[in-house]
Amino acid sequence: MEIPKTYDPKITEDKWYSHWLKHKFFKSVPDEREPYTIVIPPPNVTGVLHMGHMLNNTIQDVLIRRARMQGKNACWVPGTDHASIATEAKVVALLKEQGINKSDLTREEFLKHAFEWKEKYGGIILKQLEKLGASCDWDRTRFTMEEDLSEAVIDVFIDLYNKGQIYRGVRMVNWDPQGLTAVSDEEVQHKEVNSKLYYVKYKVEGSEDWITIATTRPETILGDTAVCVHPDDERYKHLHGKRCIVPMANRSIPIITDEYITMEFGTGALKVTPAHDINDYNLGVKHKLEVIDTIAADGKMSEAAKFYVGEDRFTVRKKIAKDLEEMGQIVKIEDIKNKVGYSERTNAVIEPKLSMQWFLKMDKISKPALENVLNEEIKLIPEKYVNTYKHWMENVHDWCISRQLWWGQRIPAWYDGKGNTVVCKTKDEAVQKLKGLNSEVKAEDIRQDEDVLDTWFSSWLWPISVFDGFKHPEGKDINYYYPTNDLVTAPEILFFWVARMIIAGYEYRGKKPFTNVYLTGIVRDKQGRKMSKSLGNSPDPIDLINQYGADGVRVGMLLCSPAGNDLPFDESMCEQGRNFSNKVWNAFRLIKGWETSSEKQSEANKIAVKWFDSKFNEQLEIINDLYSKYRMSEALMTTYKLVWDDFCAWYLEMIKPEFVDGKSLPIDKETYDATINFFEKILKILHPFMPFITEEIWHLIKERDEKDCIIIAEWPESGKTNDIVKHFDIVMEVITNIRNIRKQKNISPKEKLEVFEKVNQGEIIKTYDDIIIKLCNLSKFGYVTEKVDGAFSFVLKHAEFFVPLAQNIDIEAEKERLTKDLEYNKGFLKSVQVKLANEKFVANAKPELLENEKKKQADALAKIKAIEEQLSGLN
RNA sequence: GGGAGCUUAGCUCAGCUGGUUCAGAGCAUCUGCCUUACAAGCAGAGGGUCACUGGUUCGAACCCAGUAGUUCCCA
Repeated sequence: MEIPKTYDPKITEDKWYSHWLKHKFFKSVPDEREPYTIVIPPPNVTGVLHMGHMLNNTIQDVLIRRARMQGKNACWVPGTDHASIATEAKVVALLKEQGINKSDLTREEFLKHAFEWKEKYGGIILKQLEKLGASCDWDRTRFTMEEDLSEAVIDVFIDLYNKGQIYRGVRMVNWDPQGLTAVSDEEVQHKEVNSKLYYVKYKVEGSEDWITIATTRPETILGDTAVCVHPDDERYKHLHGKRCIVPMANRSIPIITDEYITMEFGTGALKVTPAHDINDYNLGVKHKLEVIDTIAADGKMSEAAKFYVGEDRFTVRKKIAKDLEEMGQIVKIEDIKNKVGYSERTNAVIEPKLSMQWFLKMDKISKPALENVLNEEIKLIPEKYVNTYKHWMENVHDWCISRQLWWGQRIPAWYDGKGNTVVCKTKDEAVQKLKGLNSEVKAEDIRQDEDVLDTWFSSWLWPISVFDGFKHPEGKDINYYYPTNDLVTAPEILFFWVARMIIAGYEYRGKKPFTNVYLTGIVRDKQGRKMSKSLGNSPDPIDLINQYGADGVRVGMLLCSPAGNDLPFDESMCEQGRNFSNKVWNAFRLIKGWETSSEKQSEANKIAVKWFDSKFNEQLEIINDLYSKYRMSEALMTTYKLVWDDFCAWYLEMIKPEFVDGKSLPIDKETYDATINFFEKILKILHPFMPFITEEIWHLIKERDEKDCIIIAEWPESGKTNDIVKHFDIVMEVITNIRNIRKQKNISPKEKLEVFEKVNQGEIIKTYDDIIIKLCNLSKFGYVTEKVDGAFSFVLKHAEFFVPLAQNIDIEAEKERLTKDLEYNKGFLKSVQVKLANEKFVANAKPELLENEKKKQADALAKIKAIEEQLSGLN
């Protein structure tokens, strides 16, 4: 059989993915085993896979696959989110392309289009997840707007309303004038921009005096209902209690005082526009100011503005500045930087706006969510996010849950047009209830609230609703899988989503929704910019998979992304991953090519097997520990080194049969079997990271039943380690030293060398000689009692090694090298002796430490003696 | 403006409760090798005043204070 020199992912990935599906290895149903559950952070139904998903889902898959191998009932629930504002925006844009305006459609017509669109493009992202190997239980795929989940959302709304946790009121909200909807605080991104600060003077009523205010938003002047100064501000004390005139609008407004004012900013006088700024709004409430709403929902000036009606607020900003200037009321204009809020979804500048919205009270309901993170009932990984979380939860505001959209769960509130409101599931119910309040009401006059609920108001129920925990609170699934184990998500949505799931978990199950929250970093480009569609700096993960293989990309991403750290993405990482796949592939090729003989196992092979067995156990323990701490990239790196360095570079080189007459000699059966066993173990620990290549080799290395797959193989047990690992560290050092001499003296690796060892202390251990001979290509490894003249040498521990060479030794160079070594060791000795001479050290240090220092002293003395001897031999 | 975090090799990061001459890993770099598993490889090597300043200590990358730079969160 001819095995290709390089691993080709293309011919294995689809094959094994469908094989796994065919045998339902991803499927999970409740049984006797311990469950291990992850619910996917549902991506937007219309989204496409980006690098963030790639990282996120790779981590989830690694966790799930390992748990599955550990014999747990692993269940990874996939699904998508209806993402109301993002999806609706996309559908609106698409319809526009087809010449259809949303405003010309009825709600039903629009939703029909939206569902068609969702059917057509929705779920592409789930197909893409298959490419990277995600082992989700696809039979459990859920969608936040499917019937059952929507029903849960509505029920929760009604329940919270009945509990008095939900209210409707006029509040200042973040208004997206493009999406024509309110958005939550978390959906507003603040960016620093260059703006202008306009100094405008207002005439003080009944005097020739002026008061100058500073504002970045002169277009809101038309809505001013006060000017505010700090009560202690000496500059304005004479104006307390007076009134002034709003320029252009010619309205008289009071000059009020409040300690909220920053005297240092601008002129220390603030124009107050309660309708268009949250702080002004609060001032307005406090001082009972009039509210004049001059900007309409679409961001254009309203009738109430009286001037510039129907023109966009940004156009008006320029116009009014010019007009005020002409009126002589602009004192000056400065350039400043300030922060402006943008809508995360549409990127429009957010307009603070007063409107009627639904809110969820957060103060009480969020308490358990804070407590249980602080007491580590729920762990955030890395821990540093606990601070941020705490800060947010302690200052949480009521959650504006209504959105002026159609795509989403419609708010189950009904109005009779006479000021009566009821909240219930169906219109029939509403009619009944409203009749009780108003016997005159006719069914046709009753209308349902036009708004839908915030998307997060459905996704906060996700860990419960995917297991039908609302429909069947005592169902088998919910009781078995909930609480889930790990949640893997981006820190950006810690508050949007994670915190709210925790809130809902305690409110509706009385239990946490998950135990560990693994927060991944943000994938950035080389320049450190966030990957985004608009910048076009994000590679298509599917392209990467085609180029490097899914395993390669998985390894590449995980190698350098510790939890919570941003990941500056570089394709070369995937290259490293691909190279690693190839390394594993070639180890397989080597082993697969061997023929076995009935010959007895050599001592050298016996040692090699014993060593690797021990080494594997030692490293596996470390790997398991790293997993338990969610240090995924370190677990991978440790695995990587175990495979590449210990297994390939050392172990295989030790046992590799010689090549004679163009043919490899056979290997003894015992060593061969041990090697296959090692290789299988290695494939197992690689499997969570590299599912495809390991499955492929698993089936090639041995005849197996098609159901005997590595995906369900048992995670290896870490057995005992023995002393051989420690001895071997020295053997390796000897080998490296000999290779180094060879390299420095420019001797071809093919030329055989002789090496002699002079043991100065302790017994002579010849066990490893054959291995040294093999790995250094020696003709002889001998022992001497006297030093060998005219040879290159080095000192390790209590032994000296000599490499006699035909070529002349550069005595001066050798002297220099040895002298350097001597100096180093003398320095070392001195540092140890200083420590030991320090009474306070001897008094305070732990006994083990002291012992160790004494041992170091003895070792250093021995080594110095040996080097000095060698040096004297050179003269 | 308020809060949190970060700063260790060219890059990405380890470095647990201060104690091996503690300064480490991978990648990248350099040198020599196409040695029949792998050049996507092998064998070697060189890289760092642990941001800066001061303090605590017998001893500091690690603890404390301040400074600078940087990131994030909140307003």
